Amino acid sequence: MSAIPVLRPVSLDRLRTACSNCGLKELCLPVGLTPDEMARIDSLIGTRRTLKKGAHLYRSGEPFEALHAIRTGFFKTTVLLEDGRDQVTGFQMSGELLGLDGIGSEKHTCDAMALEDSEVCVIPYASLETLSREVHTLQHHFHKVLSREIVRDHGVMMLLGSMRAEERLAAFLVNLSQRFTSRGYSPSEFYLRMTREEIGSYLGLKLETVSRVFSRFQDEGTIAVQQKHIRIIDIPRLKQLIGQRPC
Amino acid sequence: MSAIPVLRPVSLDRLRTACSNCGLKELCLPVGLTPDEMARIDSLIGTRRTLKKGAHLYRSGEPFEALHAIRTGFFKTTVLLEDGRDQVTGFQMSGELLGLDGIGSEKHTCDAMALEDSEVCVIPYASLETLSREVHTLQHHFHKVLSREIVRDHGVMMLLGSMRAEERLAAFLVNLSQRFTSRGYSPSEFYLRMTREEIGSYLGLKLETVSRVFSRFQDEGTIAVQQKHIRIIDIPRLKQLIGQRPC
DNA sequence: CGGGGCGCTTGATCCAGGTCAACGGGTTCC
DNA sequence: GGAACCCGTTGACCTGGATCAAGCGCCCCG
Repeated sequence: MSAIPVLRPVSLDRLRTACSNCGLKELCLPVGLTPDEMARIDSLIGTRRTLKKGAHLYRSGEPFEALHAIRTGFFKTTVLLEDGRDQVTGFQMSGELLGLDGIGSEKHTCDAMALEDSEVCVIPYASLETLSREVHTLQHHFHKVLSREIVRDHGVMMLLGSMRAEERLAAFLVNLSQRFTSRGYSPSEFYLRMTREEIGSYLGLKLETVSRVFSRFQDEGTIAVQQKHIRIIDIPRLKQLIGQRPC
Repeated sequence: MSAIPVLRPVSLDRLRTACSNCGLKELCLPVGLTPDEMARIDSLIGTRRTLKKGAHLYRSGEPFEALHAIRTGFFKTTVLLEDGRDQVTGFQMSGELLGLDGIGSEKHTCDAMALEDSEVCVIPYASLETLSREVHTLQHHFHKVLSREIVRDHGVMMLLGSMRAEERLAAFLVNLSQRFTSRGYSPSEFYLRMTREEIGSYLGLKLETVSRVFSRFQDEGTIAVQQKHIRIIDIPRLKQLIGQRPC
């Protein structure tokens, strides 16, 4: 890396929003970039946006212009049918990208709502395409992010199409646990940011069923639930439930 | 477009596999390219591959090296759980791309099987990344293809998570009808390439339920079924069924 | 600090779709 | 061309999760 650094005036705001200073860079879009490449992608982030709990980041039908990387907070995305029925398609946490669904039609195709006070980085999509033509690593990683979203969706399809209620909830908890772990939080103890109804919508179950299965898990000593506070006591048991050998 | 054409020796085989000669170019990856750009992407297609009905194009776990564009034929993709349960994640027809799920992990994450004798174009993935850095239109379109796959998956999640059996089958038939139409076939009359069991797996239903709902549709005069031959009599009725709650 | 409402739990009952079983027609492969 | 098998249909019955209903507790807001 023998590039000669070019000194340019840098605003404080630019520094504040820079990917190179971000604690999530190993989780987010800049994964695997050299310091040199990192400097170039710093220019990607236009602005930051903060959202109060319950606020929409975007809604279905709005023009798509930018992706959003979650810096802090927690989101849900939902699609809806004309008759009012809706379905949660995912829960997103820090370091994850929102808005990939909008690229295809240049319009958002789902709603994204903050489930707690949150902050996101705005990544203008046109800039991302331009920069990813120049920085191969970025291009490659962006494709991977898109592809992994497809694989994740296949997992949800599997879950919705061929698992029973207990298995779905077990898979859901194990998934949350793993994602919290990779963010440095406890694998076994966390607060759910979403309601039973939202969990049910995501898993194709009614809220009563979610509640009942949680209670059953608790009776069996697999987890301890108190409202939104979850403590997983027996992770291997949960993994075993979803047909995975407990590692 | 004032590029000076460069004459190069072109093998017959190259000509045969060229995108620019392909009847599907308006449906497949080269959508919207100028003749100039089209000439460049002709080099993308490495080879063609033919598959007998029942043959696997790839299997889960195999290293991912190339995408596959379907030239003729019909495929299904399935994911499977350790315990043997599997789930059909999609049915693909001519002009559609197979293998997008493999980019993220550099391994295939599902099985792709030909449901009739088929032919695919092999698109080495490394070449596609390289070329899409040079041809913006290709890059942009490829991103759209990835994004649309995500949106399609959201649709399936909606279907699996909040629709009843009749609605799922109606949505399935309408979707097939539209895709056949855009390929120049009849919107109302076609052969199903998949079994009742495969349809059921895709829709999260058992094969008996699929059969029963088809029979019910037939009794109501909405469709005419005879084994794999389907004739849709009342498309508006099917569309009306989608997104309507009985109560 | 007290009231109201939302979110959660739990019980009773119902029903869509699953399961089991029998059969018949079509396709495929010797 | 015939046998075996897969595939599809249909009936009878069962059940997991939905629906309906009631009550409770936590949290927010005034």
